[in-house]
Amino acid sequence: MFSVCTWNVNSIRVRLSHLSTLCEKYRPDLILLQEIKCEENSFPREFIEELGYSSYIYGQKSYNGVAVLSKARVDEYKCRDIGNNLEEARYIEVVVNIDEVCFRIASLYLPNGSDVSSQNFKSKLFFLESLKKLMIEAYEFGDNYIIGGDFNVAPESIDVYDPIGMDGTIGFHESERVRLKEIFSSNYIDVWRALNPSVQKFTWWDYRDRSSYVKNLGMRLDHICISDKLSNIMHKAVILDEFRAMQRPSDHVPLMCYFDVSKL
DNA sequence: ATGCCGACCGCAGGTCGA
Repeated sequence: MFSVCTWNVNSIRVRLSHLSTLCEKYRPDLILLQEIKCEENSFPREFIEELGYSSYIYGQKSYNGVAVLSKARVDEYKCRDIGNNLEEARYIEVVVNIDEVCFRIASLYLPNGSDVSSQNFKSKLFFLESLKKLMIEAYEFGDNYIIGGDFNVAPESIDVYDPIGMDGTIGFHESERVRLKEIFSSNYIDVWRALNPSVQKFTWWDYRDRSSYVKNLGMRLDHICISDKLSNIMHKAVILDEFRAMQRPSDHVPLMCYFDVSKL
């Protein structure tokens, strides 16, 4: 059994104590981080080494930034620029060998899109289309592909607290939902939803409304997606919403999926 | 309520997130 956790930390340097808690309590084999908000030279690599993980980083000052932390040996890693968001650090992938099986595992931070009437929203849609192409290529190449991250899109009505009121707003606009669901239907599986059909759970709650978390006014924006060739290895998926109730939390919580390689 | 909070940079308050 191995586990993959994805988490938009909203600054790695202010979330180190929470990261320690995650590592000590849940021991994920791989951690996919988004919004680390620092360059590689200010990334807390030694701190993370002491937790038992090697770090692979696509850093950026102030904004964005993604990383993969791994307990398993990483054979190679690659940073990519997707869509027309060039020089924004939003995608990194590693190749790891788990129980003699090779996996390609990516951490993704998809643009939020600002406002549906903005150019940023058009870029977000183009990013989703470019990502779909990349994932179809990976599928056709036969990779054991796992991609996790902050997709900044809630796919279905059950994935937001007010589907009627939020219809057409950022993160829940028909254009982005259609494109995300095209990815899921291109031989990929939204692991949490596949294992928890008809359960309503969120991974993000707005900072700007102090009561959003206690009233559970959230969205499910963070996803772990796998090639359908891997469907047999899905074991369990949990959203660790306790992390939103801690002191000085990220606005996102970790999503953790467990995979059983022996079922492959 | 084009705001609420939190992080960024950098030293005040603008910018961004979703």
